Amino acid sequence: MKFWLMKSEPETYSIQDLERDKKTLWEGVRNYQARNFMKDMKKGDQILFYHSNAKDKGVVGVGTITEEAHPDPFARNKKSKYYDPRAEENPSLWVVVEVSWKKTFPNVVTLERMKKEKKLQNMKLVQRGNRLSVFPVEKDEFEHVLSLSKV
DNA sequence: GCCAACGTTGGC
DNA sequence: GCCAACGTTGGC
Repeated sequence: MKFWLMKSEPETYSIQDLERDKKTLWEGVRNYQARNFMKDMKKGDQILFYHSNAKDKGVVGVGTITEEAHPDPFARNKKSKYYDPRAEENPSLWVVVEVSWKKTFPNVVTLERMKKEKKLQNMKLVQRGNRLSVFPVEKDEFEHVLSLSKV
């Protein structure tokens, strides 16, 4: 089992939305590096759900991968803002995974807090200027964030 | 709202 | 294939 972090702006789609929906297709990723990570995801992998561009930015809960990568239908929908004409020829140019809700933390594990944690210094998240919306985290980093959510 | 970081695009 | 211009992300 692998561990990942996925970012979402809460105004677009929040952990509360996921808790209500129970599962969602993670569409609209248009960055090759993030896409490649999504293609590596397997059923049962765990994700840290991160709220970016928010007042309380940080990890807000946990999700589980319940469907592996398949073509992003929005990439071939001309009316979608995620439309990409290149996907007509190459449907798996952009992909989605299905993420199911597992847990919403009672308290946000804030970015500020994580930056102070020695154990998280190698995490991509705390590195300056990281704009990647999907990336792997180590098992011990994942577990450390979980432990921070309990205090 | 600003702006640094950085990925992408397109002219050459 | 280089690189300047541009657009987007996301912290502050």
